[in-house]
Amino acid sequence: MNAPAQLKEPKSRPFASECAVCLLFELKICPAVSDTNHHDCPGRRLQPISEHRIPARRMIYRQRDLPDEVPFICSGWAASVVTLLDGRRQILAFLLPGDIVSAAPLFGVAGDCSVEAITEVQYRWYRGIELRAALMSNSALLEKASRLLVHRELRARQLAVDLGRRSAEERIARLILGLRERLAERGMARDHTIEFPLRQHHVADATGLTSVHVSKVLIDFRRRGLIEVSDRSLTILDPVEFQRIANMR
Amino acid sequence: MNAPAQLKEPKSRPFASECAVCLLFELKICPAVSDTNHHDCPGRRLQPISEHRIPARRMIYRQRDLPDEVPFICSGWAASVVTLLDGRRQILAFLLPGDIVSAAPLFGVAGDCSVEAITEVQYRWYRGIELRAALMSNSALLEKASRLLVHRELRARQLAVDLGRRSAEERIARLILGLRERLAERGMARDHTIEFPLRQHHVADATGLTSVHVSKVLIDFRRRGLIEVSDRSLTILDPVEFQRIANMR
DNA sequence: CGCAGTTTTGATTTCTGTCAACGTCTGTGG
DNA sequence: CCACAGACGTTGACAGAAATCAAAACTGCG
Repeated sequence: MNAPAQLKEPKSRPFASECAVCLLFELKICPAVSDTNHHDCPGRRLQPISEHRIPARRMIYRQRDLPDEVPFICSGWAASVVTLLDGRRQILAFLLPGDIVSAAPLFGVAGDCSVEAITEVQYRWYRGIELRAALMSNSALLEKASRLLVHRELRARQLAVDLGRRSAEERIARLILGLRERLAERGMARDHTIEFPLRQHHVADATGLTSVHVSKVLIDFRRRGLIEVSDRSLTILDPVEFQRIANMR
Repeated sequence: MNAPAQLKEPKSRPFASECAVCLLFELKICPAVSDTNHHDCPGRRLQPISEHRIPARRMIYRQRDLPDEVPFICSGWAASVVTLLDGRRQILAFLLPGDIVSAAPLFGVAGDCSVEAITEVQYRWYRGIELRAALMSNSALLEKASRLLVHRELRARQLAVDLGRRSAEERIARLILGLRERLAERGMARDHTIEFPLRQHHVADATGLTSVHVSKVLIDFRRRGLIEVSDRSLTILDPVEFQRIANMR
């Protein structure tokens, strides 16, 4: 809906729109970081239905919206979140640039979680059927897509283990380390500092805690010299100890 | 390894071996419940590598075992469980007859959880590559497999929401209702009573609680006339109220 | 400047875990 | 047939982690 021109300005984020056009970043078809043979990518034929740019804290879509279209993050951070009747919220995943929001609509499955922007977000809608057709047409793509699905399941399971069996400290440390890893995959992390646009209530919703308690744990992390947070960026000061906290107890 | 003859005896369980041979029950290729056109099933060509029968409480395989072979439950209940270094355990799913244990080896992904028998279990190993090849060869199968993968992810996410944001009562009630639903899909539930071979520590490991606390909650459920457990079977006495507890608060 | 959204703080409560003991049940083997 | 061991379930006293509540301080932004 927005003019494509609007999407052109890079806004100081690394690679954004290009990789999304090129089918799926997560499928690693287009190695978006290194812009090599970008134009051979089979996904390039796919045209998005529409393009949007929305400010932070806005909803990209709601639980039970449009079953057949697939939103795709071009730049910014978003979260896919489930909200219970009484307002309790659980964030199931943070969506980074290049992430497909949900695989469910691709196969006509309900999905049932909403997506909210954390920072300003650029995203595009694709038609599920077209995406699926593109996948099915190419067996290498398909292979990667399946692997991607399996990985998504594994990440969801890992989250379940964390929520079921780990302490607040462990959960928060693991969240941070997990984000760092994912950002590093995208070339968005320098050594031990990462962009960190999350509010404490995001951390709380992702770890199954309250923001009050998240605050206390983070303060304690800082007091112990483990991490440092300033100006929407986070650096891990004591990687060894932090890793230790994250893995066990 | 066991003689196939051993698998023949039905052991008073509904449909067991046949549906497993016939590729994947979960793929719904063979409507195993109603034995219609059983022999047209494209999976019938697949031969298992080996067949086993093991008693309750034994391990089917360990975290980090055989990456390329896929175990497949023919009869009995099993659980896929993650164990942390210090012994904390989280059950990620209960595996019912016809369940593929993990999709991960199908695509060469690690997987990283073990599988334990809850009741006596019959299972078969299949070669991951063959299964995958069979899937890829048939686009209808493939379609269903993908849908299955998506569903698995959704169930894992649902579990994460439960563990992150719901009380002990809710979690336990939801576990029971979830099992009833899955059993019903397989024709293994009459109205409101189901086979329930789980020990309280299984419930605990699946809900992220301790078995002591599970005991207390279950006692309370019984005291309130919500459920009744006897002789490895469970009946929901007050479905309406039980549902209410499970869904919200 | 003022306001809305955050973060921090401290007091208090609630839920769930921990520990330890005991009773039951089942299957096993003498 | 009995004794025994191991797994399981129940109980109660207590501890600890995290939630809840409420208020205050901070931040950024229009």
